[in-house]
Amino acid sequence: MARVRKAVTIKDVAGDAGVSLQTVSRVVNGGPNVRPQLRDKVRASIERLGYVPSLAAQRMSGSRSYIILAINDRERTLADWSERRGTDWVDQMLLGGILTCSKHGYRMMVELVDTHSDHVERELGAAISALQPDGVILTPPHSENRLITELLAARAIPFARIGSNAPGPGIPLTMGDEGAAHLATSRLIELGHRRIAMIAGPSQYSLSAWRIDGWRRALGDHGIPSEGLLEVGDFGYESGTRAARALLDRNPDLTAIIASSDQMALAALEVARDRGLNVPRDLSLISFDNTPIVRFSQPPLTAIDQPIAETVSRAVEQLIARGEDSDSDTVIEVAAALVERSSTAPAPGTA
Amino acid sequence: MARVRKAVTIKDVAGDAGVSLQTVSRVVNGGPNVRPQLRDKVRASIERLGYVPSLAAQRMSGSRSYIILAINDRERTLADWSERRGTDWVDQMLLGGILTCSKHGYRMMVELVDTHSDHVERELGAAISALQPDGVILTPPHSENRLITELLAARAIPFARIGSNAPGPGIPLTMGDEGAAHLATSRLIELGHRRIAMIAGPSQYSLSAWRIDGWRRALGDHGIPSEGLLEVGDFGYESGTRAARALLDRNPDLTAIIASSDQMALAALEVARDRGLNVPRDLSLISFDNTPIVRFSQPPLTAIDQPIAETVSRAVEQLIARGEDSDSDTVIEVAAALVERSSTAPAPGTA
DNA sequence: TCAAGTCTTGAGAACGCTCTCAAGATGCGT
DNA sequence: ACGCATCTTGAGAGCGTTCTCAAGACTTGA
Repeated sequence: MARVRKAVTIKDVAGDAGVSLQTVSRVVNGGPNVRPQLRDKVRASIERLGYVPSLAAQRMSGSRSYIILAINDRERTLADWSERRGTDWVDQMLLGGILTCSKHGYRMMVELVDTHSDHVERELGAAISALQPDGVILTPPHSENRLITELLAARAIPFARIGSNAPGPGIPLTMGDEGAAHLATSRLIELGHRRIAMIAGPSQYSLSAWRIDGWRRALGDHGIPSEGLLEVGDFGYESGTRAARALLDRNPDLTAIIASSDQMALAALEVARDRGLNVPRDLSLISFDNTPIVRFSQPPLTAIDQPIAETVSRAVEQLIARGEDSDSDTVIEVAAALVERSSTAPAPGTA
Repeated sequence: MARVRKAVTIKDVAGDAGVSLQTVSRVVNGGPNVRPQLRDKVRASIERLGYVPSLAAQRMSGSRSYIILAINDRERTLADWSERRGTDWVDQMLLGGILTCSKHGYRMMVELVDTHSDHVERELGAAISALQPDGVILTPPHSENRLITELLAARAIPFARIGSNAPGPGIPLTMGDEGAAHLATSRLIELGHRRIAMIAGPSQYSLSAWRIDGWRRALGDHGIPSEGLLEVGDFGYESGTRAARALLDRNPDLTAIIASSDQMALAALEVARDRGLNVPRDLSLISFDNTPIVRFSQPPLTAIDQPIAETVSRAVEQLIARGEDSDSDTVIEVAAALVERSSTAPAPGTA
């Protein structure tokens, strides 16, 4: 049995290049004061030996851990997952994060944490103690969880709050929910719709309110009333079914619905089908999220594309660039886009 | 500005409990020789101070890093992702892995690596050097990549090969592809189908061959020929379109198709629709993967559920349990299940 | 009761790296 | 040429753990 090849350490490189550890370290970290000639020599040794610094050792001695921790809601993630509803949010987050992290020599880890458990502090605290990440990315609904933000602030760990524009510690980022809802609503108005309902998300998500705001503002722009056109769901399919039914029952003249999640939109599609309503001829539908499932429904859904990956990527960059003093008051906003497919059409009776 | 709270270390606990570092370490790691009385005292201190060992320090001194690294194909993942096709595989893997890892005090990290780049060794080698994971999980098509398995073996890092039953180093796990294909085909035969086509995956994936084997075996069981009923795709939508067209052109009497991916099945569904074929009345369809998209197509697709999360979970457990000598010849097989939805029906003309 | 274990505990080194600080080399102004 | 500042290099400590090994306490058997 071949002897286990020991890992190459900075010492090996130093020996090979005939310099001290410190010099190698400087070269690796792009330190300023090294003669070009020596630098090249060390680089050659690094290359030849295939040396890569140990993350653990770097963390031990240096101040950085090169780890960014992304926090997701455990309950929702696991529910989505075990019911095979898809966990697009995790995907987008992970991939957007991984790519940007690796661009800067960092790594991303994902942690699932319960929001409304009193174990928040325990779970998150443990993860932080174990990993000592250089930054943490909070996603809704954790982004505005007081317990969490205070814990992070107390430990002086830079963090980003995605989907939060509230003042407070951390870097706030949003995905333009108000603007996106306004955009979607405006587009429907442009298509001649006047009775446009909204199936909103649960109120513990700030973005739910923002979307309602955007929808109301667009209606207001054209002097269209919004009374009786709002229902609240929980992002899930069943809640979408209930909401769509209530909306349709209450408003026989409804010609368009904007749903705050793909699941709820697909539920509305099903409800419409049950009632003999053709989408988009009789009823137009726009959903939020633009996860893969809406591309293959019949018809494919027009959707607001939530730029999750892009937003996480921005968050990672901010975290890495700012380091220490990462608090910010200016909200970073990554704009969402409207992807038009076949669930939207001119309002019935329109030219 | 509040002074930064320094992290709690083993030293703090030792001081608090009035014992040596070593004793705390023993308690933390469940070491055997500690008086119950002392153990409880130390535990109380740990609890009170909220001590959690630093992963980095543990890695530094101990032999374990408590990190499991999961490798995915970068090219395919990024393509799926940027085109918003969904990256269900990553999801399943990540979540299945995270859950099982955390159950054992481990952490999972995901790394994207190109298969057919000559940089494989460089990329993977760098990740391994930096992270020094206790185990690596390989997914198709990396599972049988010689360069990778040899690299891992040379560095004496335990690894699992998902979707590989070939002999060699590492722990082989499969998801019962042969059996699943056999199951799906048998079910169609049971429904009266006799002309059952297969759209297979690309040949560099072993599972493609296994699925073909299962399909052939089921047909053989009933003396049904398979000539002209096989097409090869690349798992993508377009290739599914091409394959379905070719199959239908060549076999006007075709009544069922098994596709090796959801995307290809949805493409076949579209082709059928174009040709005025009703699914499932005129044509039955079964897909592999069972990602969320097939639940919302019209009709929802009957699909083979690939137990990715479960398989990764098993892999993690094996890796953790076996540690050092992780090579194995017995293939671990996690069975796939057939989820019947509405794309399958008795063959036309059947009672 | 004593020798020979076995248990329990702790001291000190080691892991691979970066930090701080000091020493030597080099450059500049006069 | 000389003194001083700056650039370049290296030595040594320290990060938080676990490992090895030795010492003391406690059992056990004859």
